[in-house]
Amino acid sequence: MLDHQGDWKKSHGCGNLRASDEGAEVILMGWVHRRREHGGLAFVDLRDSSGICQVVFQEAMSDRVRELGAEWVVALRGKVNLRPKEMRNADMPSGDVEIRVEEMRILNESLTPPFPIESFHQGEVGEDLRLKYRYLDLRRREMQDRMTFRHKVVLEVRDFLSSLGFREIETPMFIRSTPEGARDYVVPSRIHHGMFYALPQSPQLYKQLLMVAGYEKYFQMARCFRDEDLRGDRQPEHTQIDMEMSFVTEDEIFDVVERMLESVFKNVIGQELKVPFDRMSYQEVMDLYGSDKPDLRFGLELSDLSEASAQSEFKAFSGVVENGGVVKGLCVPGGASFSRKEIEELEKSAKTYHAKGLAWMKVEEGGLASGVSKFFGGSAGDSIVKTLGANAGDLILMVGDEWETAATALGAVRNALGRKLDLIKAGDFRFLWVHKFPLFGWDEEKQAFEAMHHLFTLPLDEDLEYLDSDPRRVRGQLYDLVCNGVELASGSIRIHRRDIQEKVMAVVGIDKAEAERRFGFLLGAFDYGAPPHGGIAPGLDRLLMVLDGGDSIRDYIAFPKTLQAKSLMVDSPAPIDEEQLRELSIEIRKKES
RNA sequence: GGGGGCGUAGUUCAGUUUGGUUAGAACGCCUGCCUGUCGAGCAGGAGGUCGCGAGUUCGAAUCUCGUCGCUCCCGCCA
Repeated sequence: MLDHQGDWKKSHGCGNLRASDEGAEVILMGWVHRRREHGGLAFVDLRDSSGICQVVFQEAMSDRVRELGAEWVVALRGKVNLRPKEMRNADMPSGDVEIRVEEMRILNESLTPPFPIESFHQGEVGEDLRLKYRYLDLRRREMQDRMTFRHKVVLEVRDFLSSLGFREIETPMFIRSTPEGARDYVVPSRIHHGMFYALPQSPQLYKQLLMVAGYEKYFQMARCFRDEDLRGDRQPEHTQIDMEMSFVTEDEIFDVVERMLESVFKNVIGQELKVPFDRMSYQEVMDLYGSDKPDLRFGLELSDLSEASAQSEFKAFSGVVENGGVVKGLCVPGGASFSRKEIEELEKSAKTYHAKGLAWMKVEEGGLASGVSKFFGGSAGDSIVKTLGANAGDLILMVGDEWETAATALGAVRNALGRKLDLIKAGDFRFLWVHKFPLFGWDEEKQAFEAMHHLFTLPLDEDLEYLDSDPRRVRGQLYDLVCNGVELASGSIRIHRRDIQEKVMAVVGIDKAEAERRFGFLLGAFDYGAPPHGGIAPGLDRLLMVLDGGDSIRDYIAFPKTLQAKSLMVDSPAPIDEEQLRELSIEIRKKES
C-alpha cells in the first residue's frame, strides 16, 4: 500500500547528516539503497542525491520494513541519534549518526532494477544496458559525481569568462548547410517546400559575425552537431566552450584559455596547474612524437634516421630516402628482452597506420643484433645508436616511408609502448599547445587543396607570400590544445580582409561567384569594418573526460548515443508517420547498395 | 566503407580451443530464521530462446555461413 506524502517536507539530505545534528527531528525522503534485517531490528540505507545514511527500524515497525524492496521511494520521520562508538562507520560521511524512525510513508514502489545501483557490484555493467536504462545508470553515485563535476566546471568557466568581460550569447540551432567540413545534420522545412536547415557543426560563422557586430568578447556553451562516424571521444552532438575575441593575437587566446583552466583546476579540482603551457609547431610534434596530439606523460621520442639509413645496406630504407621519404626511429630502453611476439604486436600498431613494416634490432655489448641488424653494420649502425643514445639491452624500432606515414606509424608504436610499459601515470596532466599547422592539405582523391581547419583561417604573416606560389608551405595561425594525447581545443586567428580571403579561396578552387553564393552573407559583413579576430573552442565533454581520467565522453554526457548514433533509451532515430512525411513533401528512397 | 573484440540466468562471468547425459559460479531475486548490521549472517528455493536464423552432424553454447546489437581501431571527423 502506498502512502501520500501529505504535508511532510524533506528537511535534510541523507548524505549531509553529521554528529552535530544529534537530536534533530528530521524528515528524509529518498530511495531504499539496501536493507538489512535482524528479525525485529532492521536497517535501511536511505539514499538521495546528497548521499546515504543509515536508518533504524525498531521491532514495532518490522512488518512495514519487510514490504520495502530495493529502490522503493520512502519518506521517513525520525530523530538523529549518535551511534555508539563501536558502531560508527568511518567509510560513510554520515557514519557517525543514524536515524531512529518513528513514522514511514511509502511514496512509491520499484521493480527490481536490471542492474545494481550500488557502486561496489562485481565487474562493469554492460554499456548497452546502462544506456537503455540511463535513468537508473544516472542514479549511481559514480554518474551523479560526474554530472556534479560537469556542472561545477561549467559554472567555473562561465564565472571566469564573465569576469574577463565575455558575454554569453546564444546562436541559432537551425542554420544554413555548408558543404565544408563535416557532414551536416539536416532538418526539413515544412513551410519551404524542399528546403532544409542544418544543425550547426559549430557556431563558427555566427561568432565571427558577432565580432563584426562589435561584441569583442563572446562565449557560449555551444551544442555542436556532426553527422560523421563516432568514436569513444566523438558523439553526434557535443558541447564546446566556444569563444571568440576581437583585436587579439594567438598569445592572448592562449593566455585566456590557460587562465581559465588554471581556475578550473584550482576551484574545481583543488590543484595547482602550471601555466603557461609548452608550445610546439605541428612540424616539431610530428617529428618528435609522430602525432599532432601527443601524450607527453612519457618520453620515447622519435628521431630522424634517414641519413644513416640511406648509407645502410637495407634497400627498403635507402630506397625510401632516395624517393624523398624518411626513416624514423625510436629506442626502447631495456626492450631487447622483448619476444618476437611482442615485437609483432608493436608492428601491428605501425601497420594500422599504413606502415609497410616495423624494422627492429637489438643493442648488445658488442653491437647490433637480430632483426635487420645485418644491414646496419659499420658506420650506419654506429650512427643510429649514437643518434638514439641507445645502450646495450635496448631495442631499436624503425619505420621508413613518406614523412607523414613514417611519423604517424611510429607514433602509434610509441603510444602502444607507453601503455605496454606502463609509463603513463594517472593524475598527471601534460598540456601542450600545438600551432603553426599547415593551412592546406592535399586531397589525393579530388586532386585539390582543401582547408585543414576552415576557410577563414589567417595564414602566418611570414607565409603570406607563398599563397600563390607554394600553398603547401603556407602555415596558418591555427592551434590546438592537447592534453595527455587528447585534442581538447582547436582554434585560429581569422581572416578579416577580403583580399586575403579571396586568395585563400582561390587556392582551394572557390571562385568569386561560388564564394558569394556560399559565404556571401559573411563576406558581405566583412565589408563593413570587420575587426581582426580569432577564437578557440575547447570541447567540454573531452575536457571533463581528461580531467577526470575517464576514457569515454559518453560517461560525461547525461544522455549519450551509441557508436551507431542510436539512443537505446528512447530508441531513436525512428521512422516518422506518413502524414509527417507528406507535410514535408519528403519521400523515402530505397537505400542504394 | 574496412578490420578486430564481445554477445551464455536479472547482473558479472566460466564453459567454446578438442561437439557428447540434466549448461555452472558469484552477486541479485523469492521463502524461512535471526536485535547492531553497514558488500550482514544462516538454511532452503526459483530462475536459461547459450543474441537471432540457416547449415554440417547420430548429437551444436561449442564447428560453418548469414544476420543483429554493443564496443575498439582505420578511413571519415575539429
